[in-house]
Amino acid sequence: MQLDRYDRHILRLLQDDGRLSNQELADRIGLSPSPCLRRVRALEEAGVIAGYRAMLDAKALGLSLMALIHISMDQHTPERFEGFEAAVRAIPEILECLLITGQSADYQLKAVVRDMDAYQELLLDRVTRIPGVTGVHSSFVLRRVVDKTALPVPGD
Amino acid sequence: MQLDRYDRHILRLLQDDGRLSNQELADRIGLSPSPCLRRVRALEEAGVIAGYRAMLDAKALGLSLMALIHISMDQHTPERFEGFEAAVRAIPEILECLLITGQSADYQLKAVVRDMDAYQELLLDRVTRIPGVTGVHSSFVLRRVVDKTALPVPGD
DNA sequence: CGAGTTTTGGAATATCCTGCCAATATAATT
DNA sequence: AATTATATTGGCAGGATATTCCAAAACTCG
Repeated sequence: MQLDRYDRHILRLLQDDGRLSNQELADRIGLSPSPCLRRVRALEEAGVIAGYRAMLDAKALGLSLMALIHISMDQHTPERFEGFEAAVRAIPEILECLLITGQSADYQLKAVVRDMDAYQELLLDRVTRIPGVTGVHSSFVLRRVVDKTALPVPGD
Repeated sequence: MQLDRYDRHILRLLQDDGRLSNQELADRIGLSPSPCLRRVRALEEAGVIAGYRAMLDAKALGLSLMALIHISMDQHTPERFEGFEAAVRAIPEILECLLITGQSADYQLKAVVRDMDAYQELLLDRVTRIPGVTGVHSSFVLRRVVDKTALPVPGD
């Protein structure tokens, strides 16, 4: 899908405020509401806009501990990976699971929990018990310097 | 701030769809529109809801390469850290910057770029040139198994 | 049990969404 | 350069939605 200047402007604004009204959006990009709405719908249809989310504050919810968990697997077979991934998807505290290269680990998980007790429970009772997990290394997040969801929109 | 069952239900639904209309939201949680809207506003005021974002698809934007960059600093002084953090904030390709413990690195960055050429340019021309950066280690993301923004809402 | 506080539901007004159509702009062709 | 074809826009109208206000209901605490 080819994006023109209007589309890119829409994407930038909606990445910043996903609840902008169509009128406000139309004003800011310099179009009238109807073509503006049509473009937004087209971007949604094309899958460029994948969805809209409310972003919550972890601290306000009492989730003050964020950790990165590096996981090593015993064997690199599809069955092992599928089992691990299914197990990880079922854990709500795990926000991210990346299959990575360039480290000794196979996966990096990002987890958010209340405190160290909860972290210990997560790690020992749930993560390390997933079949195939041999190595685990934890990194704790001291501070979130940058935490954006906004992708750089090409062509500016 | 104390959250009751209605609040938690609101948070769960809005984390999933940030553009739910207030009417629809009210229906689903079993309240009429006015108290529902008042609760949403209160959650926004209290900072529990930090904002609303449109989530874009990186591939659809031609951003097919995601990498994790581990950074080591020469000295752990506040000035060094502040300088680094300001520089990192100014790079739109960097979506996340975490100050971490438990690794040899000090920071972990998450970057999204078009391809390897763009990654090389980012790393060599911009990241490694930030004063104080001594060590850099790249991990490439082969697959994003889980990629949620929804925090687990306590008390279910 | 009763006074005070909080929260809810419904009505009224203002705002916004959204599909339709004519008008305009853009692109292609000869 | 003129003309046709195509795509895109702007405005309007009907319907849906947001938002405020107030009375009624629910809840709390002495």
